[in-house]
Amino acid sequence: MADDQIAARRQKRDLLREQGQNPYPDRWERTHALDAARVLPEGTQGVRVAGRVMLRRQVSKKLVFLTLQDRAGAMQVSLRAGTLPDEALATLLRTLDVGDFLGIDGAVWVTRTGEPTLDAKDARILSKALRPLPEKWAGLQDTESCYRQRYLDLLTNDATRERFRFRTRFVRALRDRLDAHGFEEVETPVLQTKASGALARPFTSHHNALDIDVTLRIAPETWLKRLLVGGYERVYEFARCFRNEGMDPSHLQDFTMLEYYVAYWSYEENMRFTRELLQAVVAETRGSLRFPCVGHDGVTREVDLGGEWPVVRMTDLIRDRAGLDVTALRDPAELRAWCRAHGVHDEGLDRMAWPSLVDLVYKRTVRPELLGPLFVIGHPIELSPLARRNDAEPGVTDRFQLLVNGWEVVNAYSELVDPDDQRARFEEQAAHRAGGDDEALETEEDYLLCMEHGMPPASGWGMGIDRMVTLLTGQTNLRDAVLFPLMRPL
RNA sequence: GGGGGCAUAGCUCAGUCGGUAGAGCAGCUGGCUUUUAACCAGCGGGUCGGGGGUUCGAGACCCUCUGCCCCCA
Repeated sequence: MADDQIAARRQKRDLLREQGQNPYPDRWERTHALDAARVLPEGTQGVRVAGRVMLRRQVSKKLVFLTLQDRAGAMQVSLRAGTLPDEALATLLRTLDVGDFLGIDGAVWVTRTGEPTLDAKDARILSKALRPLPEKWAGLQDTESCYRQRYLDLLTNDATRERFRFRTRFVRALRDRLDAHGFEEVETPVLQTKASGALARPFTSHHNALDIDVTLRIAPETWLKRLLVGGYERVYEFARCFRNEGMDPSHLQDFTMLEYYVAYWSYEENMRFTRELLQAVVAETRGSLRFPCVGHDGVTREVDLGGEWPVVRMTDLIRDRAGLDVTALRDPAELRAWCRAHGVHDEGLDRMAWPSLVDLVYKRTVRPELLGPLFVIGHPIELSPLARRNDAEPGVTDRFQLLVNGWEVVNAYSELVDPDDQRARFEEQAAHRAGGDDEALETEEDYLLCMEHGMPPASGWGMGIDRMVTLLTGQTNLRDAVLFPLMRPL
């Protein structure tokens, strides 16, 4: 039983105490990380390292090799009679387990097999682990355990460690590049009285001190645009957002979106910047603009972010890929009939107006097939209540989405800054809401008030960080890009 | 909401036709001063996810519940 192993380790901990050693001392002074210690010249003295014992090879009572691991790397350590005082060696032999944190003070030598090794003159257990680690070769494999006990996944699976390091680098590179372009990073509220900025169902809670109901934000959009009114010209936020909707490999309820807004830009300038930004950041963090992605059909294809990215109208995509000219099928009933005939089903099909039907057809039949990178433009205005109306074609918005491997990773547009048009759009949304669509936007009087004071022409942008990281690390589930995904309690 | 798959020792996994529960790692005991997943000898460790059923007999077959993964809505 596990209890046997835990009991054995507790006994070893107690033995340490009996020997006058604290199994949980308060500090250990290090001179080197393990990767640095590993390349020191043979004979270097006074090298102090610390790490977790990952492997133990006990050759005899007089010689033990350990593999120590820290954040940066790993190194072999030797505990030898003759170097380590006899009493210290004896105590370690009786109390040290794989999984314990160990501090070493020693000298570098190279073994017969050429392995750089730190020979311990002093070795202290820095934290006694009471439970065994997962199997040393295979690591933690069970999907559920990897999510519930990510620390063990990180500890035993190099790929997991590297994936989350990539996420950190990716976020940092985005931040650095935006900063270099004169953007200012801000933070806006997560708790708000009305969910806004996207068509989505929010989480709700109650604010006790004010005794009001609040929602968790579904997007930071209207807050960041208020800042444009307040004089900011280039602003961004890494925003944790929450949408109380269905969970699947490409949708989490708690996710991270990067949004930015730039005054005086149109969506077309934004599109150019998007490509330059992502090409630079991906090249920097991943080394290559080409990477494999597993499609919705399970087939692996190579995505290439290099060069120009095609710009295609949504209606053209539907015409070319689904063989349906929606612009010639303006009657919702006819469009619904087409959907039924082509296996496109949805609970709300009968209530959907033309724009929603177009969106449904696009999402079901076209989008999963788009390898990308590809900019999709020409979204119906009814689906974009915060986006600027196209001057030449009032039925569509100045909007683009970036598609990669069938996933929408960026959504952007020229911002709607005309307060009267914005009010009309809110009213249209209110009608949808009255008709039972609880994803429709709520009218935000405060936002209208703000806009009436004058909002500059601008273009904004939102990117799913989790989605990009998932794609760039060859994963197929957003949970593999999130350290601690929400799990149902056991 | 519907369908499919998975759940066996702390971990990684076998378990054939329904007939006494298996291996490796980890643990314990012993050996070995140059190992690299160290090795050698021995020992201990199981409510086979929970519950119910069929059967002389269930890890396996049936029902149900729980958790996880995937597909569809």
